Amino acid sequence: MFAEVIVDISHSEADKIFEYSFEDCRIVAGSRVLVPFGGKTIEGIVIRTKDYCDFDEKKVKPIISLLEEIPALTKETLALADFIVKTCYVSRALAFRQFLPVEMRKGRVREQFVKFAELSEDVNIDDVLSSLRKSAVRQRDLILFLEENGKTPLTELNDKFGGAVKALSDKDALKITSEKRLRSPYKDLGGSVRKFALTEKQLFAVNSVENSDKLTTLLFGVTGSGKTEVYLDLIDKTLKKGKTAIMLVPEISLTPQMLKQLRARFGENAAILHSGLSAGERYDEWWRLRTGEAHIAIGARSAVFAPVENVGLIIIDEEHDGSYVSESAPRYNTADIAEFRSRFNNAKLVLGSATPSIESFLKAKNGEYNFIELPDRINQKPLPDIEIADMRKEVRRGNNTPFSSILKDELAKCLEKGNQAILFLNQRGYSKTVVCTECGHVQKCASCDVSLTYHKEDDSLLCHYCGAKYKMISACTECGSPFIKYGGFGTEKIVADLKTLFPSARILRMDRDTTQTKEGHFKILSEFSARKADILVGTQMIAKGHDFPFVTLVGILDADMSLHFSDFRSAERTFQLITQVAGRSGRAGEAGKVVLQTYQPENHVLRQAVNYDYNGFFEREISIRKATAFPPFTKIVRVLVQSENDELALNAVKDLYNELGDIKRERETCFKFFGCMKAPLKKLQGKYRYQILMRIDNGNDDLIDRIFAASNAKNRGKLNVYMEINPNNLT
DNA sequence: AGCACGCCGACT
DNA sequence: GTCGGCGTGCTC
Repeated sequence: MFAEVIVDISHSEADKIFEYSFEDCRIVAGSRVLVPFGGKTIEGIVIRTKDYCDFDEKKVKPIISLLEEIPALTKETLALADFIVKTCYVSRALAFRQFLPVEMRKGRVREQFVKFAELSEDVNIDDVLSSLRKSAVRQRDLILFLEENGKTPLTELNDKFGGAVKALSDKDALKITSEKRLRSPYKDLGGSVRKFALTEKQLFAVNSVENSDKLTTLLFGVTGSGKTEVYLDLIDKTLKKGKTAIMLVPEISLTPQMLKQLRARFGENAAILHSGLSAGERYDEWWRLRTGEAHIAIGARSAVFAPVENVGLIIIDEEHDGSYVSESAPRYNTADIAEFRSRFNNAKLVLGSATPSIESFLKAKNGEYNFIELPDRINQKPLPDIEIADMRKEVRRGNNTPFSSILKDELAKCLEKGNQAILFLNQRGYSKTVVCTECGHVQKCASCDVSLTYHKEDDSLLCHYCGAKYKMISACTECGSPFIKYGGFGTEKIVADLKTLFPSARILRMDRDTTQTKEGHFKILSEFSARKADILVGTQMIAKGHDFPFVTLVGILDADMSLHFSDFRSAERTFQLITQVAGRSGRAGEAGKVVLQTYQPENHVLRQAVNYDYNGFFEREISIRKATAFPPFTKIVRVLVQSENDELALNAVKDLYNELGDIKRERETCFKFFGCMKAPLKKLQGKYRYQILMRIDNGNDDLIDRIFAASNAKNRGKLNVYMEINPNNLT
């Protein structure tokens, strides 16, 4: 027999089918195998078996071995890999890697076994007992212990009875067995079953998803409208049909609380998959899903590839969230993968959000998606009142602190009542820039065209783009002046200022710097939940889904910042972020309050966010997108050319621009924009960067295929060329 | 991705 | 004369 194998080498040169021969009948499509390849042994995936050979049979080598008896990949994932290759423009090897836990490759993790001992049935225990010397007290105790307790882990026995275990074992009185031990994450989550009866609206939502003739449903529900209960009920119904479910949340830090609810209701049937687990945990959870021992997969983005068969339901919670788009190759969109799996399995796909993405809402409006609205909060509490603080007025009044007077007053009131507050600022570190007051020189990263951020905690200057760390300067590196000024503020400075403003307040900070350790998020969040702090200061990561019943005040310190990004999604992001952060206020007890600080209080996006006017926002935004020919009406294609050699990159991008120009001239009218320029970040990690930007009407994927081919052909040696579609940020 | 093969500059 | 630089090409 012969096998078509994709070797685990992600390089366009090796991105083709290689053929091997084999005898082992356990090898089937989807099996992982070890094969000889160019003098080395590497891993590969069998995508097809056949009884003939398309290659020169004399040159075909045999498969060395089968890695797992159960094929790691299913028919579905084999098809999905093709889909990823086509839509994400990556090698097959890279597509396949998405389906496997990283540590399964090159065999870094295996199953873990634990040894147990019990009394052997082959020997008469009484004989053994009587043959023992009087002094052998511990052996006697051990026998009595095993008679009473039965099978016990060997390690436990060794601790209790020491050498007696070996002594008895030598007499063949013990039966030692080895059992697979599952490393299960979040063992101590606790949680109890609290199953509420669904409200009429929730029940309607569940039925609508189930009975709709459309596979995809957009569930549009404000924060606190009880979407989770709808999800749980849908999962329940899916399991009862004997099918599996995938539940996706936007961030790793949100998985424990969702897992807690799933475990409470479905027990060990839920398995969790995300990069924060230990290698062993992830491996075991993956296999529990693969073998069908667990039927619910929960996790962040990558869990959309969960190895479950017979999928009946996929849920993407907070579907608008940016984390659902992969930032490294393959740059897949989770919803696209989910849609593929939904179509493949005829499974329901539910997209839930309080602020749906423009794309999804448009599809719902056009009737492509089933649409359900949950407009009311479950506890009937009104959404928190959002007050705008005009920071221009504050500056005119001479207030140069990061806090408006309204926010200061509200903070004081909040603390006095013993409530909790959250302050949001999307900038970590102490100050965004370090500037010389004499010559105006800004400290920059040596390998990126970016200003450095001062981190007071370790007195260093950090590049937030490449991670480089420099010692803090005592004098300007340009003119030697010792007068250095900090520009802009980050979370570290907010905490410092709060400490002087409210000396007795207990403050927690949550950003990438304070959540480095394993389960770092979890620790800070549970501390804050347990009211061990009064104020939580943090970046993006505190905005998402966390439920803090005692928070009555939320401060958004720089509401405009995200508006200034040169990105077609910046308005959308700002609206989503404000709504999201505001939702953290007033979840249970008294009504919440939100203070939104801005330098442009008249901005329409902010005004619509303040009024929770999603529909108004959508109508305005979609008409802008249409008028300016931006997605979802076009596709943005960006080709990035990078090299450590500036001239090489520049010449390459010019050549490519000319080549692509020929393609463009063939179908001139499809191109709404076509330009070549320096990338906004013209140097990053030591590489000079240029880009070609295009906006192309929908339905011209053949053009995009050709643009990719032309770009990819230049991608070799010291040149790095890659194409992105609708990039998340234009750095 | 690796590793071999192959053609031009500074060394014992 | 050679050692070794990394450009190009192949791996079933």
